[in-house]
Amino acid sequence: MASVSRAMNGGSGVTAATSERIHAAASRLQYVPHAAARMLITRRSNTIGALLPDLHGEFFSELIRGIDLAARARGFHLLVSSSHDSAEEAAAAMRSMQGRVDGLLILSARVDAAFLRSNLPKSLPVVLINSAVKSTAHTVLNVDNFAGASAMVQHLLQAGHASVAFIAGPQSNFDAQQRDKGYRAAMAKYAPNAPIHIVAGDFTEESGYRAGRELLAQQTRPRAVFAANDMMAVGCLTAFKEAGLHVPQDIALAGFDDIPVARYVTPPLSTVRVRIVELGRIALEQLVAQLEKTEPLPAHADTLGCEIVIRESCGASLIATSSQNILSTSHP
Amino acid sequence: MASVSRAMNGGSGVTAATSERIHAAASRLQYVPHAAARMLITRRSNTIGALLPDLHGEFFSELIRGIDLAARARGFHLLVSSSHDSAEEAAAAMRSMQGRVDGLLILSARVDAAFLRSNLPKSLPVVLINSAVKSTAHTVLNVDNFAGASAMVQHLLQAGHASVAFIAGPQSNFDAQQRDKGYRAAMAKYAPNAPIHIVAGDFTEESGYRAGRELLAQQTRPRAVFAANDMMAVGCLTAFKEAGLHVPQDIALAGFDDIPVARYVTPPLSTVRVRIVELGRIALEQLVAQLEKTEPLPAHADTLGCEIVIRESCGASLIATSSQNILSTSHP
DNA sequence: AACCCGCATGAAAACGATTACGTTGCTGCT
DNA sequence: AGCAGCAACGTAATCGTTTTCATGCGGGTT
Repeated sequence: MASVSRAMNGGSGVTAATSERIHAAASRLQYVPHAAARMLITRRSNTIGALLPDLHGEFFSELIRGIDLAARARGFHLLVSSSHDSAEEAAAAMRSMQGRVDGLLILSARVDAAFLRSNLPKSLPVVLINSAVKSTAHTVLNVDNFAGASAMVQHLLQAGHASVAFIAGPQSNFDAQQRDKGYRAAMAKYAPNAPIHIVAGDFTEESGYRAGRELLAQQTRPRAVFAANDMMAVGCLTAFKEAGLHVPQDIALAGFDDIPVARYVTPPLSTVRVRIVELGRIALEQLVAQLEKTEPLPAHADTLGCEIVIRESCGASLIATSSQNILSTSHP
Repeated sequence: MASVSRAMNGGSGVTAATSERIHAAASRLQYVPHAAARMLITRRSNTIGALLPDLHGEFFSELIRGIDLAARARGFHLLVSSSHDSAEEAAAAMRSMQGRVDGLLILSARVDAAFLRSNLPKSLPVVLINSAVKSTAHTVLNVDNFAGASAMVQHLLQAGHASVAFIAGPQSNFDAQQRDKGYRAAMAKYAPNAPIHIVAGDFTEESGYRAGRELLAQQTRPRAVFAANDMMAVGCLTAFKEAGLHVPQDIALAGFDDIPVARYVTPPLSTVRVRIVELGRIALEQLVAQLEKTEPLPAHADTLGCEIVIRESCGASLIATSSQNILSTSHP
């Protein structure tokens, strides 16, 4: 019956009395509208898809948490497909989500503009998270790795550490690249005479350990070390301890991410925190904003600020948290 | 056209030639079958729902990972709704998933048999994870908290620690109850003359810290402490360090869960590990098994074993891992 | 009193797939 | 040659909702 539909949804064009009768009957019969039939005719699923790589731990759970909370607040369901480690897997997942979702949230290092074009209908709204893609066709939401890294290096220098070395992440990783740039920029600005000192790493604890040993083996030991992520900082810390060095007295150390472990190592690790829940929330809200506009929204590129968290490992006891807020830039 | 459907799906009753033509045309036109239309007529969504409480960190991400991997392997999609902290929220989420999913995976302390009966059609297959529900109507999959806790206490006693105290979890929590029982059982069996010594906790780090102080304030200090989870063990460790005690020389310590932090505290924490990915995988597979049988499968109650992980905090350097496998019991 | 307008309501089409069923055409047997 | 049987394929019904459109009713205006 048509009035039933009207009563259950908008309610416009139905007497209060009939609406009342309908709702009573509906709850008496435990009537639940059939989602598929509704989807078929409305061409909306009220579902958004999240396509994620093979992530472990805190980052994954907090991101999903942010997305999920925001989605529920907006009345959307969340279809998750994670643990993709090849581009083909991700493509297959993308295609199989076709038609089940109204929009897609994608976090994947391997996804680029061409990939999206060939695997998705261009009508499907997409928000890219932490992606190097500079597309005018898709909205992109990044973490301000550059500002975070640069703020931490600035802090280390201003805390009196004359030389700061950097343990880099994987070269192909976008976040790692940005952090590298942040390190170089801060060095150039605040310690133009100090040498740029970079050793390789790949974001694993093991690689951080090797990098720590490599740093100690060189003839001039840096006064402070900034690792491109916390896991490497933890590995590096192990190397320093093995060598009998005291952190931060002999050498200062800082990481990036603020994973939970950072608080529990000895000494507690200074690091750069990303508000992951918020990252997820904002990504979802941008996507929903696109859905609700009929005309395609101009592509946006947003950046979520991060804050430095000073603990003991960097040798500055003051609790200084320089936090940036959301800086937003949009291009046509 | 009917042959299209036949060609795309089973393929029975279609010439190889026509099937070929159809597939060619389909890929040329980038044809993707409309999920909603298929759902409507088939009455299957190929989607399973996961209803989870407000979990943080590793446990959540690994569980989802296990579920997701298994779901993709079986061709199912995964609809997630997490971060529920009240029963009403969970109920609302359950109802809104109605008709979108073929089955439901539920992990929630607050869900009991009556709750399920009143919020879900009894035709919807459900697998309960870590639930106290003893229902003949639903399959339940639990972690063997009892055996894990009991094995750890046994280990502590046999390592020569004459007295073992226990920091309990929240009384309402099913896992906490089982771990408590495991402690008592092992004490009764392996140290019948030692006193049962329990202090309260609520699974938070803070409560572990308080429990640690409380233990030290009492006149007889236990030789070892077993905390019902790792976070409390970490808090307790802080209390011991503050009091100038050395772990494990002065007092031994063990936890439960094997969260990542356990490896990084000093000394590294002995604990009981749960294979969470596997928990998720098995839960999903049980659910799928129910879906694929036409007649309702008899309700199962399965238990996933866990293994004790010996590090330094318990004062036994031997690398003994006593692992139970899956013990399965089914009732009519 | 006649007419018109607005509003509540029901009838029917549409969405895009699956599937039961009917039709066609071919093969092979008598 | 005629007929039975079978395989391939198309027609049409179906799923449950939304939405458009027509209908009928009541009230207000002239």
